Amino acid sequence: MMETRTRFAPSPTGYMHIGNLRTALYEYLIAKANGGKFILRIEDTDQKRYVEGATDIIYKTLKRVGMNWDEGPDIGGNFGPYIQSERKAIYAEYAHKLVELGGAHYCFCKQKEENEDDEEETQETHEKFKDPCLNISLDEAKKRIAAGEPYVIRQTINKKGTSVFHDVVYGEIDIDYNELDEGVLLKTDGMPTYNFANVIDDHLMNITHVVRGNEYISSTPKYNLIYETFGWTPPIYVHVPQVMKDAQHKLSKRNGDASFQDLVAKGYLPEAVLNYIALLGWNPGTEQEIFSLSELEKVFTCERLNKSPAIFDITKLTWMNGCYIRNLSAEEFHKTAMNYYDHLLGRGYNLEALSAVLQPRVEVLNDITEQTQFLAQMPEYDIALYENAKMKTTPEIAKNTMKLAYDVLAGLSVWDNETLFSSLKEAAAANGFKNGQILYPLRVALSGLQTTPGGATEIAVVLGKSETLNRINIALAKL
RNA sequence: GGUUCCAUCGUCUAGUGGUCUAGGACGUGGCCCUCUCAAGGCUAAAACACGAGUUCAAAUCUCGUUGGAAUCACCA
Repeated sequence: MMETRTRFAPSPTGYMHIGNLRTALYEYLIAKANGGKFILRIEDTDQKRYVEGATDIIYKTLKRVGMNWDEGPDIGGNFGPYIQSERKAIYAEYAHKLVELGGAHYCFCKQKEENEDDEEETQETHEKFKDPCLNISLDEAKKRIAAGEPYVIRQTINKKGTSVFHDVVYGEIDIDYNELDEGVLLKTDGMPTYNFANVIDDHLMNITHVVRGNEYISSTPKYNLIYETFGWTPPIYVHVPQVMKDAQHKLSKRNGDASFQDLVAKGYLPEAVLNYIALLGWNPGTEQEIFSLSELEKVFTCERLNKSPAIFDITKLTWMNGCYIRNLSAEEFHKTAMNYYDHLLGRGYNLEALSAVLQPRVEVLNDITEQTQFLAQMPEYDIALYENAKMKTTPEIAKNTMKLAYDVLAGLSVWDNETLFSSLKEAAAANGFKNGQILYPLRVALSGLQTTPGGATEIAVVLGKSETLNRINIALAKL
């Protein structure tokens, strides 16, 4: 049986779009699930859109999520080169060959101008382009080319009837040949368009499965026509639905929608992003939702790909990201967070101080100390802080429990977390209070904050006995 | 506008003629737990776009309607 070969063929235009990444993922999974090869090919035939450094972003992103390619521009392979601009001669050769075979023709028409007038445009686009150059004989065309006249090679669509092709996710698709337009295959500058380079490369690189957005469905018959003229076998098509921002708009950088880089910069783990997008348009058929890349390799099948577009929901990604973060060990979390702050954000944090913050709880105290000492200089405790419906705490209760806390703490001679906590807990129980009713107000009294990195008693330990009692007094005065 | 495609809770989805008073997850509300936040547990509300068929039986098949998307570039 033929080896499965898939390819991810992004154009280096600057960022890694989420939809693109998902396509890459599916390509990768198809290859790996079948013990095949995943190929990276850079489609840089449009020099106008080329963005410096974009290729690097592609490399880095793929590596970061663990999708390693078996052949590509940087590592080579038997079917190179893997950058389309370096294959210019190959396309030219095949384009002229296609003309000889009757699948294309030379065209000397002027490039259609950008139409600024929208209303006029709607009128025009309804009319199909009829190429007058179709009437030029091959000999005459060759003479004009030899004379130095600029030209383009256009696909010739002279087939009648209906094209039928099979798509793994959409099934049979019928499109009338009349609907196809005679698009440019080789541009004036000698570069191929996607429509051509794609076919040539996929064939020459022995690609077995082509995964791409479903916006290509309507032009697939054109590609098949080229395969047919050359006598080649078309690949298996896997058209996937779009990733949407909302019901009307697809996700795009233009609208300011997040790219992979943006998400990572916001603190999303690459693993979580990958996991989330895998489930956008695909599901395993079980109730499992958390998947590592290698787990996906084992369970992925094209048959479970969906037909309808999926809306990218950052809320669910956020939840999933939380799952991943919680699964990190203390060391991993620490390392990840350090990397995030230092390398990613480049904020110049004091790594030692930050390190302390990120260590397990007890070691958090250094930082709390700084925080509370700063706050101590302006303890404008708001009485509203003592209200918290969830813990059933009110200013009245707080007043009582703070008195209680003062008495209990004043009587202690040992000042460590365990002692403080158990003493207060006992006192609360003995007086009919819930733990939270004494500890929550205590936190507020000591820190001036509703939420703190450590518990109330941990703060008290840091503050020391006299400062703790002092602050309880201040709080009591306000209550 | 032509053509192609799509249509289950707000969102991602399960569901391939009976097991569907439609299941799960995120989010949302309530309760519980809790030394705050978070996490966790329980619970609630929430969907088959509409209309005709076919069938003993339809979320599932057919047709139509409506709604949405894509495409119609010397962009990919």
